[in-house]
Amino acid sequence: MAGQTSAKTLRKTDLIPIGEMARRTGLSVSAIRFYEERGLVEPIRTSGNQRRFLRSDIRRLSFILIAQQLGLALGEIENQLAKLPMGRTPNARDWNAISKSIRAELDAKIAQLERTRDTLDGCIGCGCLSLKKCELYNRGDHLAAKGPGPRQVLG
Amino acid sequence: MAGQTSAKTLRKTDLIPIGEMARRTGLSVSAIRFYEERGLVEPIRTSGNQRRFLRSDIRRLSFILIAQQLGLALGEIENQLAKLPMGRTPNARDWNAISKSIRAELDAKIAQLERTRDTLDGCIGCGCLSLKKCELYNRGDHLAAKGPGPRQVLG
DNA sequence: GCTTGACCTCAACTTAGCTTGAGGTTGCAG
DNA sequence: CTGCAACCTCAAGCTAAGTTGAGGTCAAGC
Repeated sequence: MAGQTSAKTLRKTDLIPIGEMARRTGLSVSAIRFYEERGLVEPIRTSGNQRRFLRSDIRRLSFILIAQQLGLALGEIENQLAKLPMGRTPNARDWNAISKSIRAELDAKIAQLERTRDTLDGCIGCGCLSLKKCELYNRGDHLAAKGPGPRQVLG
Repeated sequence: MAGQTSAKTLRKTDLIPIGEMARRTGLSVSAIRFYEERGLVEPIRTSGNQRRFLRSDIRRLSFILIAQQLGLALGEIENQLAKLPMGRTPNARDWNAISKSIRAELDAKIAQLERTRDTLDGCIGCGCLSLKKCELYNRGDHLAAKGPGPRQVLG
């Protein structure tokens, strides 16, 4: 059992330096270091203090990139990744759960933008171009009595 | 003609100090000063160097607030406002033109999010949960040959 | 004519998400 | 065993969109 090339043994090709990680994920080296600082990955170190990443970290980092493209903030991504085990390639169940939660956020953002667009449309189309009754446009005047409450103009 | 209270004469009630502007627009005093720095409004000054805004500036500032709620960056708003004359209340034609351009930006953002959502849906629903062929998820590996080009994972 | 709240400037700080640079070390190929 | 690309840390800088604070001035009511 000891010293055998078991499934768990680390081979040298499984320890990936940061430059190769950058190439394989499309992230910059500095971004990867930054993510480590944020606790999103935890590479091991060589005796000379250089980072070595596991193959599963490619997935973690790719996930970060994808989730950002999906519009999630790093903080949210941090929460999602917290559900995944370090050093293990996340499985279908993990991904499925996360996807659902991302999908919900996307839906919410789309709905918000659509509401906004409808408000704008109402304003353009409703005759308010007189600039006398346009809700959107005249809100400033109506605010006069309400004190300086910050930004709750729309929705 | 001289000294008469003509339509162009400034009355004292037409010169609004910054605090009242804040109250009437819902912006903070510091934000209004900041917008002046950015060139979005150009208040006149009293002999004692205090700002005095014109009534038309209420519209300009309200517009900023609204456009931000609509998701425009200050830079974009700056561009829109550059089309409006300083010191004149923007008219229906102005507003109409700007609204259309905002509407287009909203549409684009919504479309982008919808594309993103569809990609995600495709990924969840298409059997890619095997994690072997999921385009979204495995992109990192495929990137291996392409050099460290920054963030163009999704569309 | 004084008090006091509103106003002024300027500099520094904030959050997010990194990048850039200086100055120094590692590790692998030849 | 040497050369040099790739790596390291730490500090500072960047953009956006302001906020906060210090220290000082203005203006309007009593």
